Amino acid sequence: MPDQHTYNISQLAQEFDITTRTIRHYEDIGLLAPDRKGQTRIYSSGDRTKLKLILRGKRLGFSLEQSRNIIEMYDPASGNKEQLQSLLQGIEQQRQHLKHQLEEINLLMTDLDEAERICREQLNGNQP
Amino acid sequence: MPDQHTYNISQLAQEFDITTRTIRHYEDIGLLAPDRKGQTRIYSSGDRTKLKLILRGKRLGFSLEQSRNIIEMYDPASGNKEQLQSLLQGIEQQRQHLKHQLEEINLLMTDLDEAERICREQLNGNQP
DNA sequence: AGATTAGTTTACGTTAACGTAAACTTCCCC
DNA sequence: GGGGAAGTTTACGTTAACGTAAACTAATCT
Repeated sequence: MPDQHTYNISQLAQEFDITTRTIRHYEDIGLLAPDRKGQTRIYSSGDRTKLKLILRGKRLGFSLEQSRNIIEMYDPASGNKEQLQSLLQGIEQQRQHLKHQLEEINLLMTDLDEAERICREQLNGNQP
Repeated sequence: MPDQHTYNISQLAQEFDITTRTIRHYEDIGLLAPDRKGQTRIYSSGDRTKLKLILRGKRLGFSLEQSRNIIEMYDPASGNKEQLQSLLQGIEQQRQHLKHQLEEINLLMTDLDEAERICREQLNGNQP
């Protein structure tokens, strides 16, 4: 049972705190392809999910081209065996990338702990 | 006992797989300030650490301006009480940001699991 | 001495990801 | 039926983060 809910462009812009220009830009480069009623864009909940993935990617430092790959993974997608195999590869690559990011975050967290420790030492006038 | 080891620009470029132009750019905008011998740049291990932080930040999607903050935290830094307090605030903000990123990564991981499951289903012809 | 090689400065060029403005259509309200 | 409000297209502008090229210098090799 497909989700029938739809959105117009300003609703999505509000929800995700971006401009309509940004959403149209994602369409310009082929990341979104909403339906049209006349010339007005109608977004499905699938479009909304894609948009959410794009923005999630952005917050993790992904380019829009990288997000394109992520979206392709999300897509239920038709696929012959080879396409599906290469998709599995892509998924695994993404996973590795994310694992790497997890490590980097942990390293930065450690640095922050260090920084805070030193900072508090200075505030306390170097008491144990 | 300070680390006396030094580096020239191409050594750092090699180690981190970036161009010398990139390193000089970071100096242009005030993220690095290596010593000079004549007009040749000499990088300390502190400079190297800063560079590493910048690049780590980049891989996590931080702008160079955000990296500037991170570097300031790393700096042993002089500081009166107010500066130290605001530094502690900055550290806490960073921590929150990183925590948020951790959540996003976990969400994306889940999406990848989903994608892989669907993908394998298709490959197996929908067997349980 | 002449020629590489690695460093430098200066400055214009490029790409991604939108911002911004103009000129237009549709729909709705009073 | 005039005038917002929200949608649209088209197109030029902007910012961050470097790339690229030219023209120079200093040290090193042969």
